Amino acid sequence: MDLPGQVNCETCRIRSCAVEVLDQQELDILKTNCAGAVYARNERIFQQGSLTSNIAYVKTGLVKIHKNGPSKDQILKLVKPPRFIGIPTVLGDKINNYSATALLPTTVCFIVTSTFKTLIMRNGRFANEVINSICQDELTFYDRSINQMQKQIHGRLADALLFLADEIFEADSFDLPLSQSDLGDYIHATRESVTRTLGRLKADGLIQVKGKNIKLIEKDMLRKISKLG
Amino acid sequence: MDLPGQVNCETCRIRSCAVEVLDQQELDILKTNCAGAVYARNERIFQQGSLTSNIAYVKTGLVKIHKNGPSKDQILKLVKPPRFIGIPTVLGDKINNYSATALLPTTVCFIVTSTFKTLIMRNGRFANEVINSICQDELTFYDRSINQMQKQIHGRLADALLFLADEIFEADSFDLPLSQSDLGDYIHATRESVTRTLGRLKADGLIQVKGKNIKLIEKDMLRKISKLG
DNA sequence: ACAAATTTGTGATATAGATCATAGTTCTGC
DNA sequence: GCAGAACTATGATCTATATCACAAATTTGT
Repeated sequence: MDLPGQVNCETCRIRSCAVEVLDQQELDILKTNCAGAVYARNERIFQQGSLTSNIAYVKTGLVKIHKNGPSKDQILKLVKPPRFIGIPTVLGDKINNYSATALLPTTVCFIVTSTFKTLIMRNGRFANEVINSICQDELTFYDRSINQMQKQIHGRLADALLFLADEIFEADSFDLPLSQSDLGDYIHATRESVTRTLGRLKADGLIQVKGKNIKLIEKDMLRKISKLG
Repeated sequence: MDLPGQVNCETCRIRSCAVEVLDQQELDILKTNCAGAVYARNERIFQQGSLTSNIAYVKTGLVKIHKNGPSKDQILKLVKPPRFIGIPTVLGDKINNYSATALLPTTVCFIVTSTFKTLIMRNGRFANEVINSICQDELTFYDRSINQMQKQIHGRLADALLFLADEIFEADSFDLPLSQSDLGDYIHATRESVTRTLGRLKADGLIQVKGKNIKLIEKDMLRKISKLG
């Protein structure tokens, strides 16, 4: 973890919708209670179970949110910047309920929780934007959750590939930022099943695989697979 | 749906933490933009896909939140009052993303969305309480989601029974408020598997079943099953 | 540049739980 | 109080995907 340390929220070009509505005085409060950090691929940003007094704002890169389950670690979601993560720690206990790990080189700003709370209390529009953002996450997670439960592995993998292409990379060809084992934790499948299913999609000509690089060839067909489960 | 209509938030004895922090003027705003309703068992409170301009506050009873998936309806969560439901509709589209149905006779207050937003904007403590509540839900749902994915059916059913006993009814003997088919939608299993698994728990003497009534006999054993999946 | 570690590929086998089929039971409205 | 609907019970079979076991390929540290 590299520390650029002091940041300037006034001139920051990757500000969240929420921060956009702050006034000069509030920006000053934020600026003096905010520190930047840079993470390399596979570096842990925060760890489930550890104490924290910060909320993280992912500015660039890609982050996985993951959590220990009864039998293994599971990737709850992939977070594309810009996005706050760890807001639930505004709650009483201040213990991280899940872990966050960089999947690509990632820049993060940490905001002191009490400052975040102060801004919510002071500025209703800020609070409103924060609520919107959390609610958006909630709905997305409900959808993902139902898809994970009801689709079988082909559909889940197609979902993941389409998500990476459309939402994360905005390109039909990209380098997989996760190992196949991670991908398994994300779509709830074993590593072997991921390998096999990827192989199947490749054999059927729906995707091209060259090392880490994946190219979606037949997106319509992938969408159909995603729909039918 | 029966309509007691006009309610009085000032004297309401089932107020949320959030409403507790409102001042007199704000309570007046709330009161004039709030209507009560009573629902019978299995009555729909709101329907996925329908337009809405209200947020619901469940005062008494029990509610299931459910949503259409690719292959079937799924119960996302059971909501024990007092609790807001449908806050995500504060977002732009104003279309319900999921359905809510009463499982027991249930009383609900509807708050006009714009009023809710006004209160968030005006009163930082209100906003803060709302955020706390949403975050709490989020964390609970993450846990449930991981448990659903990683445990097998005995563990999931044990979870559900312990949840009903400990969280909902606060008693080891209770009448199941869901059919076995619903219970299947809740723990992601078929109705047949629920029947069989309940039968197994009964045969093993961990629970007693008399019609709709369930009595947990060996809670420690159930907890062990829940843990081991 | 090389050894060690991690990641990927693939077959053989096992299994939890779905699906299908058929009945018995308990509600519910008229 | 009866008929039709909804719910519960249980057996037989099927299947998607996990597990296990190994091998090959790729990445990483020194």
